[in-house]
Amino acid sequence: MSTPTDTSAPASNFIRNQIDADLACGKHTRIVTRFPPEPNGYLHFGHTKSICLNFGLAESYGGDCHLRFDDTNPEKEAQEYVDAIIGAVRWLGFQWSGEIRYASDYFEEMFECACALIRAGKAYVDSQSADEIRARRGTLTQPGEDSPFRSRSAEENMDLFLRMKAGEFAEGTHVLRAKIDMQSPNLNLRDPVIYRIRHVAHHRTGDAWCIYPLYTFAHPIEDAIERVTHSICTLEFEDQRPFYDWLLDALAEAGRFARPLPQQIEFARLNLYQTVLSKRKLIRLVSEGHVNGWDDPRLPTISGARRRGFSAGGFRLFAERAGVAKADSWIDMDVLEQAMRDDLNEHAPRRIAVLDPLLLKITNFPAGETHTCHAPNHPQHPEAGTREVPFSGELWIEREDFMEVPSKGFRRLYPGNRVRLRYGYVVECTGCEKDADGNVTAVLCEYFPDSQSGTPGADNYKVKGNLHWLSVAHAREAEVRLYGRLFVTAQPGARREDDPPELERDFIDDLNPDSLTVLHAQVEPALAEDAPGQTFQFERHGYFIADSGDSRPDALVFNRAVTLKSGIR
RNA sequence: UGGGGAGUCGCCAAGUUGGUCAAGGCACCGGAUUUUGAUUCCGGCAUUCGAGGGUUCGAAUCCUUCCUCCCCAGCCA
Repeated sequence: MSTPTDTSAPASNFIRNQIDADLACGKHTRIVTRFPPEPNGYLHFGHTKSICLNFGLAESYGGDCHLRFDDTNPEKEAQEYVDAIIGAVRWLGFQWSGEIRYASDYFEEMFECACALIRAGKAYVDSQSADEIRARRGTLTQPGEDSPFRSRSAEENMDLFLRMKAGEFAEGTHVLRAKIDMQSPNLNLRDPVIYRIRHVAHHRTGDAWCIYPLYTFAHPIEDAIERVTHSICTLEFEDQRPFYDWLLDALAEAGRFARPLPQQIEFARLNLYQTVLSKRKLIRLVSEGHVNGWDDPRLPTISGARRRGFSAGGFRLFAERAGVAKADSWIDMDVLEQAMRDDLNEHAPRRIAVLDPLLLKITNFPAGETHTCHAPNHPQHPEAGTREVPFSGELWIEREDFMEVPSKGFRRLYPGNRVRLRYGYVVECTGCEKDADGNVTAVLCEYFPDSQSGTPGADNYKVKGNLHWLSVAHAREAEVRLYGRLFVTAQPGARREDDPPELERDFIDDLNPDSLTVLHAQVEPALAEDAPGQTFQFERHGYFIADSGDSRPDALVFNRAVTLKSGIR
């Protein structure tokens, strides 16, 4: 069994074209990419695109992909997040090259780079307040003006920077800035701040530092240290690229890094309808208690997806289908779910579960007898084997599979009609029993002893309907959680014709209160022995994962992954 | 408004040295198989590339004007 793929060769995209060119002209002989999350939250569906891209590129080009934590802002980061991120990347099935890297391991080297910049007259200590710096930065249309501290000598700058590092100054009193051009039309080149004072402990370096580099400055250096060849990031960093190149070039000139230098390439981030992929919003959903933690299956987090039954292969397939480009795009959640269906269809063993049981009595079945039926674990893969399913005179069938008065096109059970009880016998409906209120309490039918599946007689019966069923005496009750989508509409801000007008509405207003349904269903006895965490296809219902989380030891809990394509019409 | 990006089928997305190049996937619509109304399997699905001009024997690919959308004024990443 293999994961379905759309093409045998990876789809061409502008990043691959760039890599091909770099390889062809001899700039590089082996590529190095990296996935550099900041450990300030859990990974979500959006990150899977970047992960599949970076690790996927390294895989297909026979290069390396590093896992690096961009932990330069101690105020927001925590070990809990690095652990969760490592788990998510592993779960997606990727292996990073070498050890896990941390930006914080490079603090000393970054500090030296800053000193080199100061010596070269390309950085200075600014003693303005944050407000003053902002005021002099100018606007989109007006150029900025130089800081009064811009012309300090290299000696003075070095002295001040060393004292910043030594902890002599309070937060906010001084910063180190790159000296570029306050008139630049690109705001990022108007002397960007590259070091700030923060008297807070870092989750890894503790109190060793009280000055921390900013992303702008740190990231290019991290890439250069690791000899990354292609530094792939999202579109919003496009304006940052001139600084990325300016910095590395300056450092290369100072003899700190050898060429060829890493190259930043930007791509459009993933946008999904009907969910929210904003770390800020996800934090609210968790902290305000709208969901049960970061791994709530309704959340678009990787840990949530895992509990919901989504598969790593499904994510990879989705990433392949979604493609990579620079155009902003919005993809419907259906596309992700279809990818999950396609992957799960290939791998998930089939099982029977009756979600809404209705009693079926076979009036001519020998009382007390049990027959054994054999059901394949996967119709397309006989090598997956079969399992035994006990058959008796009292069965559970799906309530929706019986209609006293059939609607047009209904091909299941109704008085006078014959259907096959899948893997078992053909039965003909003879009537039903009702309670005082007229509700159907049982369906009556007769079976044909020579119609058992797998026997020669089976071929004599042609029926249109095929029902799944469970023997009442053998079935096991299980709790089943049906997870719907957390959001009923597309996320606010998404542009699509049928979206409601963008109002001053909180995205929380879009929460779907019916996104979780818990019901008690009947499942195959064999399921009890199956391992938690395994995803099954409940025939005609969709894909479910046996919950490994908070289920009580005496109960089986299944979470819904995705539904099958369509049900009864 | 300054700068940086992007606009190819309902949704993604190839194509960017101009010439049977308008790939492919998803969705959708037919039809065939089918002991899951699932799967699988065949077949269909842009005279057109944001709009208008222009260059050319010939343009999605070159020039030009215009329109729309996204990003940037954190001592966040």
